[in-house]
Amino acid sequence: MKLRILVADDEPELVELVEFNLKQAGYSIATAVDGAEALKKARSQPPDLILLDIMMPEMDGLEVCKILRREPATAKVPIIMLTAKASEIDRVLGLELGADDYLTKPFSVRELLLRIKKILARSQTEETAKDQLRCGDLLVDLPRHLVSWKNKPIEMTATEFKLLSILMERAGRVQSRDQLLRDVWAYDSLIDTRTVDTHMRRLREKLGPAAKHLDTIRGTGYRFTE
Amino acid sequence: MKLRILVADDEPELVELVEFNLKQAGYSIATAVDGAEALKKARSQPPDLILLDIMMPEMDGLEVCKILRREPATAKVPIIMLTAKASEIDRVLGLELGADDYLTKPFSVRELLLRIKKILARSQTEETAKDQLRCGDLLVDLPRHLVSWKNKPIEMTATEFKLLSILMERAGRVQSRDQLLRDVWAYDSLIDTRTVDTHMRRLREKLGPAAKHLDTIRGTGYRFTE
DNA sequence: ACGCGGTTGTCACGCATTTGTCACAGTAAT
DNA sequence: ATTACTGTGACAAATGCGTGACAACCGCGT
Repeated sequence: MKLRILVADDEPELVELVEFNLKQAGYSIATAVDGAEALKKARSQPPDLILLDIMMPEMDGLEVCKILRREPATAKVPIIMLTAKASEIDRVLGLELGADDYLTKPFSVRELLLRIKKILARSQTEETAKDQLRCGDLLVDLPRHLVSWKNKPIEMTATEFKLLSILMERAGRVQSRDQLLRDVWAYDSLIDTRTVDTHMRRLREKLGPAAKHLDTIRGTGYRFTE
Repeated sequence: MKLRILVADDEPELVELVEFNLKQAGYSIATAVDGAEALKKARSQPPDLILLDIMMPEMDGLEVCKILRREPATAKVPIIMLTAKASEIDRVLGLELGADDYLTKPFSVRELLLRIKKILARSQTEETAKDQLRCGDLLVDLPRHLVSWKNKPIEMTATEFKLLSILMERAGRVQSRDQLLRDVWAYDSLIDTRTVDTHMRRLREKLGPAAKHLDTIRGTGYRFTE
């Protein structure tokens, strides 16, 4: 299966050049001409890698990068930043943004391909770790939407699945009911916080013995522990 | 049909030896005495595999390799590099060149044949596996636009065929309705997401017993499972 | 151009499951 | 013991999906 790359830059000539060469190299390409579009496309169908120009209309690359990193669906997609000014590099690679690599314009196509290959090779090997959450005998496969305990599958509803995923992703850290409502129910604060309790109960019932990982932190929230 | 191999080396004795043995082994052989000739012959009629000496007059093997990789017609032809110096191996196998294998001179004919066989076998199976999707008794032939179950053909409309192909390509992973709309209907977001349901139904009707592979993941999407 | 058969998108209905809420029981902390 | 918080059972509302019917659409041969 082809690896998908999103190219976001406001210079059509550069996009076209890059697109042509990457397609040549066997990748599947999507493009965006500004930050907003890049964000939208990355969200709707997270690619395997993103080439992100810093200077763009609507929303600049730094902002897009930050947002993508913040959202679980795109948090782990590698990002290569493109910049004209060498002075911006520090900020790009800083922890606050978490871009994986950078290229200063103008860059050679050959170099671009090398970097892409390197980064994709890395994330490919990490792939299994990327979309599978494991803890002892408990396994959550996100793309397959499967939960299993000692290799025996456990049926889950959509919300239960999401709830468990979020808790496991943030394993060890306590999640308040409000936080869970925001992350699992997506911005619908109009729901009673006690509803979380009910779903935790159902989750515990279904998990059976594996429910031992679900801790209640009285007065604070819930936590997944190893 | 015989598989064609291009042998490029500037040592006539070695070329003759290799040519003799490969013909013996049932391959069809073309030869070149320098890089320029190798490039020309590879371009005019891409062989199934190329043996490429690194040290050659006119143009060295590394350069030829790079150029061949860059051009779509020859980008996927496997290349085995021949080198006298072990120190050159790193560069050869590095990502920048993308050679498939290498041999250090002097090499035994037996070893050469083994490597050729291995690489050709790999590219052969990749080829056939590429345009056919199989799962148990269910077979989808992409270029022939044919679906069959236990060797009995099943009639499919264009959209049904695409839908099934996409699902099988991403077998195991859940596809949301939005995702399917994008991939099957090619970016027509103006279509109702529930339309996917109808097509899944029609697909299931036509597949009959084979429809057991099509899972509905409530609140998430659909999935093809083995 | 025309009409035809098959294909495709939409809608409304009904069912089963999921989901949110509430009251009450249970439990830990002060 | 009291208080504050969480677990539990039951229930009604909401949601999501399969289904059948239908109209718009398209390709295609005449």
